[in-house]
Parts: sequence; C-alpha cells; structure tokens
Amino acid sequence: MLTPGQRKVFDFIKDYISREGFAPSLAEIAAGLGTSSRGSMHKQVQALAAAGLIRLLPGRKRGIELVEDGADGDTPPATLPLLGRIAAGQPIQAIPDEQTLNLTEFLLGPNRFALRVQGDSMIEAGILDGDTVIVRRSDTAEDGDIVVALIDNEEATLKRFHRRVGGRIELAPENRSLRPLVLDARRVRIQGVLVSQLRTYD
Amino acid sequence: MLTPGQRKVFDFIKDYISREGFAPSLAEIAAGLGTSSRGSMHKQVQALAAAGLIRLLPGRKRGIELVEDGADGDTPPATLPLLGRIAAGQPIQAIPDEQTLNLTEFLLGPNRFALRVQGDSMIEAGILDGDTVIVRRSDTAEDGDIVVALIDNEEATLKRFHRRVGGRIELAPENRSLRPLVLDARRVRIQGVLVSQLRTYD
DNA sequence: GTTGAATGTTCTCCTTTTGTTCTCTATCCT
DNA sequence: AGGATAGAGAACAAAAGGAGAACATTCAAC
Repeated sequence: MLTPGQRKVFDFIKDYISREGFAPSLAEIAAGLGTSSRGSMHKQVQALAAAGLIRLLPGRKRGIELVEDGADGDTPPATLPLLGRIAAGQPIQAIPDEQTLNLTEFLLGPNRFALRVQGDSMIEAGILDGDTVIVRRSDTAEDGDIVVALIDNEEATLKRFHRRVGGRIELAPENRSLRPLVLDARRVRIQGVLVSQLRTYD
Repeated sequence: MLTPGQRKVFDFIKDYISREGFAPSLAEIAAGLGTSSRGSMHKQVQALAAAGLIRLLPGRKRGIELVEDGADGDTPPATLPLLGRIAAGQPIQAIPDEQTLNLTEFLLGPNRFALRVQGDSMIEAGILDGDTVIVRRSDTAEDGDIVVALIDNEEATLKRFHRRVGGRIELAPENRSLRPLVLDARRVRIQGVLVSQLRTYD
C-alpha cells in the first residue's frame, strides 16, 4: 500500500505525463505538491520504483517512466465501491447494506439492448444527446413509461407513453419546444421500455 | 463472524481507500466512526487482520492493505447488443463497427467509485435526484469538469469546476435556481472527476 | 569540445504524524 | 455476576517526510 505522499507523487506524475508528454523533474513534483524539497521527492520516487509503479533511469533528467501494467495494479472489478450518497452541503453519507454497485445486475437483464440517443427530445427527463439507453424488449408498456416506439413501421422514436381515450396513444417528448404526438394505436408499435440510461464524460 | 464494530471499521477502510488511494490512519478511522480512540481502533484492526480481511504492516503508518478477494479471474464480459442510434422521426440506424456495448470498459476502470446523487443541483446537466455517478479519484480537475469536491473538509458536493482569477475556484451547480459558489482554492479539495452517470427506471 | 544551467543524488537535521501499549470505564447480553 | 465489546485518554517510539546544503551528472547551447 502506498503512503499518502507516494500516492500524491504518483498521481502527480501520471497527470504531468499525460498533460506534458514527458516526465516532471523532482523540483516540479515538489512544487506540484506544495513543498520545495527535491531530496524528499527523490525518496518518494525511489519508493514508487521499489513498488513497481514506475521505472527510473538513474541519473537521467526527468528519468521517470510509467510502468504499463493493467492499471494501478488492480484488476478492474465487475463491481464498483458505492461510497454513499452525495448531497450538496453535506458530508457523504454511507448507505447501509449497499456498499458495492454491481453493474451487471444493475444494468443487465434478459431481453435488453442498448441504443445511442440522438437529439434533445427527452432532455427534460435527463436524457441528453449522445446518451446511451438500455431498453427491455416488450410490446406493451405502462402509462408513463418511456418507450421505444415504431410509428407506421417506419420511424423509431423515444418518447413517454400515455394512453388516451378512444384507443389513441400519446407519445410525448420531454422538451417544451416539441409537441406530443397523438396517434391511433394501430399506427404505433411498442418495441421496448426504457430501463436505464447512461452517459460517459470522457 | 465480524462484530458490528469490526464491520464498520472494515467498511470504512474500504471506502477510504477507494476514495483517497491510500489507507486511513487509526485516528481517521476513529473519527469516521464518530469516536476518538486510536487504541480502540487498533484493537479492531488487529481483529480484522486475524480474520484475514486485511493485512497489516506492523509499525508502518497507514499500514493497512486489503486482502484481495479470491475468485477474481477475469471480469465477465458484461455486454449488451447495441442496436444503433435512435433519433426522433427516423428508423434506428445501425452504428458501424459498434454492435455491442461493453459495459465493463464503458464504465469500469481503475480508481473509480460510485456515488448516489441526492438533490437537483445538477439537473440541467442531465443528472437527476437518485442517479448514480461514477467518479475517477483525482485531486485535480480541468476547467469545466464536473467534480466531487470537499469544502472545508466537511461538505461534499457535486458541481461543475471552474478556475477563477486570484486562485479562486467556482463550483457551479447546473440549476438556474441555485447560485455558484466561489471559494478560495484552499477551502476546496477535489476528490474526483465525474466520468459517467447512470440511472435506472425500475 | 566547453560551458553553464538544470537536475539527480546523498546527507543531516527536525517536525509532525501515527502505530502501539496500557489502564480505566461503560455497555450489552446471557 | 461474568464475559465480550468497545471507548477515552495518556505515554512512548518509530515512521514519514520536509528543509536545505553540497556535490555529481546531464544536456543543450555555444
């Protein structure tokens, strides 16, 4: 296990290299951590090399290389630690009985598929252009579900589903600047119900 | 089996390590559990080591290592079929060279942890109350990143990060009815950068 | 080449943090 | 009552790591 100092040095080196394309000098590492001792950084860097996280080219200026190994040494798990609940203005509160997030059971399931969303029609439901949605195959839906529907066997659309009187169906976007569609049920074929949504920021 | 105290200590240690990247000191564990006795924590930690859940490096500061759970093997693929792109008013278009969505590489990675979001402060960024976010541990951020920040070592918050003149930092909610915070950089500690967001509708 | 600034290396000295050990108490449960 | 569990707090020693100096090398400019 790394000490706090080693951890900070290692993180700094990784950031620096990805930002600048070459390794930092000891003085730069020190400055990056708010100290001024090159000697101290030398010790830290030696410790990191001993831990196998970096490789040193002794004597060379900026002679630090990252050891390319899976990651930090840990294999990425199928689960992520779920630290708790974050609410503005409060410390992170642990969630009892729920310490890990199992992505598999969280997102996977029978008859599911994914779609990439294009457009802003569901923006007020928090589904943005470029998001990925996971859909459970189903030809029926509950009132209020968000569904993937095929209109006239032609156009596909992601909308909120409502039954209307007279066997009509409303497909409502979540975007004030767009109009809901109200259609005869025969023209609408439900293809699936939205079960989850995800987005990456990389 | 673990005693309640041991359980809490163990959970705290796991969360701390995934959040900070290094092990907590006994005093920090105590504070995390709302007590103040390092001596008592020392006993708990010894018991956890005896139970084989952690490994201790005697005498070392923060000398706690998590024992890797066996059964690691490889992460199961965890993929979903990616049918294509859905845009209102068009048929679903296949995305060339991208027929499956690999959730593992999409969401998992080293140094990541999850948090459940409470509140509407990021609603205009499409992050709603109850969503789960995945955060990459980092103590630095780029301008415009969404970060988990600790203010005065006390309050945690999820906000958009901007550097301001004079070494000040702006933490901006994505909600027109809330005000951005502008704080001295010394009061703000970045804990991680948002890498993804997910939501389920079950 | 020569040269000089940049940079790695080694040491010594110190401060602060932190593990360790002990003693005393306070609960809780059977 | 008696044991298991755990908190408070004090005292001590070791570890981590910063400061700063002195020296050795590297490396790019000349």
